[in-house]
Amino acid sequence: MTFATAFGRDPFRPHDHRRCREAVRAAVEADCRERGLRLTPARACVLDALLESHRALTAYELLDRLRKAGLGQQPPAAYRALEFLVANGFAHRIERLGAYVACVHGGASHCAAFLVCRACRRVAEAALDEPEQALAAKAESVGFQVERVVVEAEGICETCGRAANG
Amino acid sequence: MTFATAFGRDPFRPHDHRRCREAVRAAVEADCRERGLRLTPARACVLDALLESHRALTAYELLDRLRKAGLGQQPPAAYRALEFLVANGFAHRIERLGAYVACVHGGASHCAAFLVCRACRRVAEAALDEPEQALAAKAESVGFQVERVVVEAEGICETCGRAANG
DNA sequence: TAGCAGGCGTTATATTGTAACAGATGACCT
DNA sequence: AGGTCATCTGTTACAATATAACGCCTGCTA
Ligand SMILES: [Zn+2]
Ligand SMILES: [Zn+2]
Ligand SMILES: [Zn+2]
Ligand SMILES: [Zn+2]
Repeated sequence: MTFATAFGRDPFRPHDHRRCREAVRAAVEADCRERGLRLTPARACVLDALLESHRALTAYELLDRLRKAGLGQQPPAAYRALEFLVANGFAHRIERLGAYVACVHGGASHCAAFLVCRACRRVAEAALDEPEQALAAKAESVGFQVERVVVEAEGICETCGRAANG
Repeated sequence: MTFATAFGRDPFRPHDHRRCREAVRAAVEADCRERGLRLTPARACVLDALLESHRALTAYELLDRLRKAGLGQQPPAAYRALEFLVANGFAHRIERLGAYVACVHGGASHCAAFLVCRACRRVAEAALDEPEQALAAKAESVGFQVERVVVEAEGICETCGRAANG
């Protein structure tokens, strides 16, 4: 398990984010073609907004983007695009923030752990294997059927820590 | 790690919940005396409401209790009581639900994992040790300072599963 | 051409949570 | 006793997040 972008960069440190953006965007387009999903203008606009940085954005921040692009005016426009992106594994909802990030792992839906900086709201994502399994095993031994696991570590990223401590 | 009440009962199955309630309530009272905390009528009312079952209750459901008890009329009354209970480790917020449960482990603040039934909203809590540590270790190797870890497994409890599947 | 499903526009409303200020209470000191 | 301070509470007003419901349009297909 590592907290990194699709290319092994630490999303909390400066990096060539254009590569993140373009790689994920291309992977999503390919996946949609393959699976017969429609990446409509509104959905693409929301995805692009999420891909501008590793910051989590709220539905209303995304709605602003839709408005500016002339692709939607009301909350349901944003929530519908998000529903599509989350359902298909292209974005994740950060429960702790009530906000959304693009998935850097592309493709099928999966279980992830997040580091969430409470100062800058940037998010790092790690694919999750064993924590989920240990939990699910314990749970199912009690008859509980696990459908989804949320793992979010809230704290302070290195950049914000430096800024605060001088 | 086990998902159980303070007495080893599975909170998703029928059990003598009066023992849960009374034991936790007594533990909280003792802890408040020890630490010089004030379990005021409004705070006790909210705690008692949470202790009526293992279901997560929203702030507004708790506000109803305060209203019926004549201990508060407006949202801040509920949120203030919850802030006290959560800050002192007597209750937990379930991020996935925007709702609150009483802590069955009593005492000092700690990190927990939850099983959350999306049908009945009952919640089981397990004290968390190694998952938190693996995550925190990885995170801190990247310079990320973890302050709090949220682990919530959403799914269907045995009782609700039986009800659905016949 | 008729029907159907998916996507979207729009209105209205529900749900969850806070900011800000003022009044009350009780502990503690002089 | 009177002053002072911190904490707790009451109240108004509002912010932020999310959904229900209805109807239109478009593209596909039977
Ligand atoms: Zn990047
Ligand atoms: Zn940061
Ligand atoms: Zn119980
Ligand atoms: Zn259940």
